[in-house]
Amino acid sequence: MKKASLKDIAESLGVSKALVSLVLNGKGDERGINKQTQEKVRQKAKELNYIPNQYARGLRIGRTNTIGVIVPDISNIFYGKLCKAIEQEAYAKGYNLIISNTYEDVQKEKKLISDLINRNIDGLILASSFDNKNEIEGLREDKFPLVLVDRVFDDFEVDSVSVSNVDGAKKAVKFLYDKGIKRPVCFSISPVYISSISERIQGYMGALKDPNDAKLVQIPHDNIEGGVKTALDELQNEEYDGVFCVNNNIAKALLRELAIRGEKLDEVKIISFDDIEIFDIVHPKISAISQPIEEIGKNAVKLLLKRFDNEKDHVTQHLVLDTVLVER
Amino acid sequence: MKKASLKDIAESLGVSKALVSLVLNGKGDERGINKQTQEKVRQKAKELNYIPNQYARGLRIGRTNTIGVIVPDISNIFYGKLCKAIEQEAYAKGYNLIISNTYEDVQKEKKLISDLINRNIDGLILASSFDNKNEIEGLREDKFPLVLVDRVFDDFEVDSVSVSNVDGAKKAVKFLYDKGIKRPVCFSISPVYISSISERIQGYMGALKDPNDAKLVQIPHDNIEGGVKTALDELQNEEYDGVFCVNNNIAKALLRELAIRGEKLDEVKIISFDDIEIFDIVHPKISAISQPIEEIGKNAVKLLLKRFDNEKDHVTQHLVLDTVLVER
DNA sequence: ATGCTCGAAAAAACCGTTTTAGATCAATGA
DNA sequence: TCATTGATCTAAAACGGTTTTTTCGAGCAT
Repeated sequence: MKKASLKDIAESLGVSKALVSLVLNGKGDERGINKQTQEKVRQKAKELNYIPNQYARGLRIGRTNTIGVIVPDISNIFYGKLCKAIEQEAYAKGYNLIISNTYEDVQKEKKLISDLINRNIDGLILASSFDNKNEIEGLREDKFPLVLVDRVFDDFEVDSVSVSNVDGAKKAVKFLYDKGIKRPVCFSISPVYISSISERIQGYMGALKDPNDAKLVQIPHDNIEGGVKTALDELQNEEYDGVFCVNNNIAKALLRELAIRGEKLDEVKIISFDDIEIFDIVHPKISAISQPIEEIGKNAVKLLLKRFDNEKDHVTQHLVLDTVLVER
Repeated sequence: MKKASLKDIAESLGVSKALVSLVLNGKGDERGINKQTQEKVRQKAKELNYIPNQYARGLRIGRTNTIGVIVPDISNIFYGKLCKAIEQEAYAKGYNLIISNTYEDVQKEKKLISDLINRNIDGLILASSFDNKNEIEGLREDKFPLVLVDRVFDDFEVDSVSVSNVDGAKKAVKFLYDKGIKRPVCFSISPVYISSISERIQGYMGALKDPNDAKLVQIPHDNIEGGVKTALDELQNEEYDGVFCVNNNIAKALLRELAIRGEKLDEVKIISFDDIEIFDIVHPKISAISQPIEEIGKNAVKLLLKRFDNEKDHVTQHLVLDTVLVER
């Protein structure tokens, strides 16, 4: 059972490929094609189980109803949920997704971008690991439909959806102070040039009562467990009673390490960026700065589609969503 | 800066498209094309930043170096990790992925399969939500390269990679008994026709000392939180001292609900299929039947590639990996 | 000079669609 | 009678590659 093509339908009906194409694309009426002929075509298409070849179609019309999505790591629950939200919105609008991970590898990200583009994706949603906008400056110049999510670049005229990280981090630190914490530490993740991270650090710094109190720990993204261990060793003799974790992975690792050591479990207050399901069932409970993940994803798709519809005079938008403090 | 095509390179060098194509595909020597000409072509291709159009290529040769992946829900950590493993192996072998979610929606799964296939994917890795093999019988008949993962069908001659669910569940129940548990309950998830779930239930049943003791709770997959609440209400007056959760989502929900109620936290022993990071930092700690997710993913890709290389006399394989008991 | 072979490159066909520019033919109106 | 119109439908080009077939000379033997 070979796949049927337009030609197969056309020949078996004694009409032209063009007619079949028009009918199946719903342009039959518009082009004044006989109703009965139209019906026959549709009938035969169903009978032969015709599925249009998207590659031929894509080649011809240059659009493919496919959106590329590049994130650092789909197995990180935040990006997992983000992709889910993106996928739902995209699917509802008739678009397919090609999802890829960079694992923060800049070279891989470069390759993925060009791979996806020569696959004729119609647009790209990108949570970039680049440390600057130069790598994607070309896309902007070419006016390639692009939406940055989660991670953005300053002074870069490309649609983006992000959250108010500085503000969220400030809320977190303020929360710690409100709970009587005297010396809040920040567990950050490297690389710090990622906008969402640097903004959170900035928020932490800005909210400190005394900037000299700043205690900032850098955990490498590719060895979080080890990094947390080292950090805790180094903090052994320091006084601290509160921790602000810049993301859920850090918080999870911190929690595990504290549990293993049996240390500080009741003395330290922890708050993390990203609220994840388990934070209220662990000990100590972890408060969180919750991001509206669904909104981020859906809006990213909406922005992209708006851009498609409005190629000419599209005005660049930067959508910044607010976070919510979840106290525990 | 429009994208450069073969034709652009050919014209600017005064040679034919065919020559350029051959050279860039590394067939220059084989076809006896002048070394210098070859060098000029490569030079110019780089200069014009030439990227071949995959749709034209795919249309002509019928292969696209793209693998489709369909899972129930990428934001479920198990499938997130599975996709990550698949992606790493695939990427290393030069393949791209198109990942889609079904959310257990059978209609959506049908549509996705045909969508992906007419996108000319070279093969499909599928964690199916179908309740029987009929829906994909057609793929088998057409000898479409397909690998089932996680969820398989009986008596179905298609490559598959799964774990020994019955055995794993038995290990879990045995573990509970070993810990002195008298009345183990099984928290299962609907729909139960999913092979991995039904096998785990089967394992639970088979390992019970007294089959009359069987206590099986069905939680609907689309309302786990609510389902767990209802279940706990119903179990209010029952005696039980151990729980076997058929997957990590159920375990997480159970844990949360117990924590909210402040009930049973110290009296009940919980073991779950799927080991996830948080199980050792929650209270009570949750033991687990750990699945070799990476192996599942990598082997699925390997099987598919083997099939590509060996289209003619490929022997169908069913790979069943063992689980590991993680005691806590 | 004629016919052959051989190396190198060009030309053409092809993949399956979409779309443009006509073609065909019957009915209409002046 | 003949251009016009309208309703249907078609031929062919185009998209950008890959692959098969041809062409073109040069070199060589007869």
